[in-house]
Amino acid sequence: MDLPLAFTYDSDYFNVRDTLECGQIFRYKKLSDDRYAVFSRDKYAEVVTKDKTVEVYARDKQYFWRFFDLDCDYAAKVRRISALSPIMQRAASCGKGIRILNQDLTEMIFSFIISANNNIKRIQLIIERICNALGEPTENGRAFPTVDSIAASPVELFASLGAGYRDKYLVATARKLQGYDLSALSALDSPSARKELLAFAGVGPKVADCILLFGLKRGDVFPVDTWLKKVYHNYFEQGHKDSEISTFFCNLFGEDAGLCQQYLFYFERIHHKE
DNA sequence: GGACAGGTGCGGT
DNA sequence: ACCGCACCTGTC
Repeated sequence: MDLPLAFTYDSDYFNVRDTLECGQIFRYKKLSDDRYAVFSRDKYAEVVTKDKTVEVYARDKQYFWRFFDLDCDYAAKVRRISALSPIMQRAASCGKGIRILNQDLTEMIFSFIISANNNIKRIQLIIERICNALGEPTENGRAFPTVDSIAASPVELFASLGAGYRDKYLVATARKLQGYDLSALSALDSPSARKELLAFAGVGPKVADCILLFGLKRGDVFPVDTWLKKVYHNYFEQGHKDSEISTFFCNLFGEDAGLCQQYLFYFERIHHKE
């Protein structure tokens, strides 16, 4: 590896494995027990954990510093969330190393369209194949494809890459994004941006919330998937319909909703594995 | 073999 | 507005 060491960071509130494996990113690879490769846009980094220090190797230091959200004080967030309730104390303690990544908005839109009714392993495979088929070559693998290249591709290409019935959603959304002003979307408040996103093909409530949280850094949304439904029914009051669970958690957690969702998601999944 | 996997679109009420 | 159902594909 001839990548330069970009920076190091204390591992107390930066657990690389938990951050990458909590469902917010699909373009990463575990290289060994303590080493991960991460792809974003046309950029690449390798991240190594050595005891109390995380080492990030990359050409673009500034990009990955922001990518891993390293200016944010997660210790303060963990303290605040832990004080909410016993279950949140446990969940935050379990997921305190998770950081919400600053990812590319376009990449999040296509990635989470693919994620619908799908599992992580297959999502990763499909995205990797799409990058290899349409992405520009870089020093380390291929970049995420442009909107134009996806829009210009036949639907059958995405079917052949394993996208299944989501194939047409990818092309339809790419065509909609051509001539669409995503910076105007970024300027909207979360409820308005959510409404816009729901008009995209293949984007429903859950995918829209993931795009808001991971692509637009909106902390005030709460994506609800099957795991969070389990969390709701296991640990929180009942009596809400499934379609009301997101609103329930948003009202409960406010600006911290997104991070609470990550903690609870990770908590429930770890619980499930044991 | 059937259910499930980090849901959505559709048609019918 | 609110259900109920079909749906690509891989895996258990």
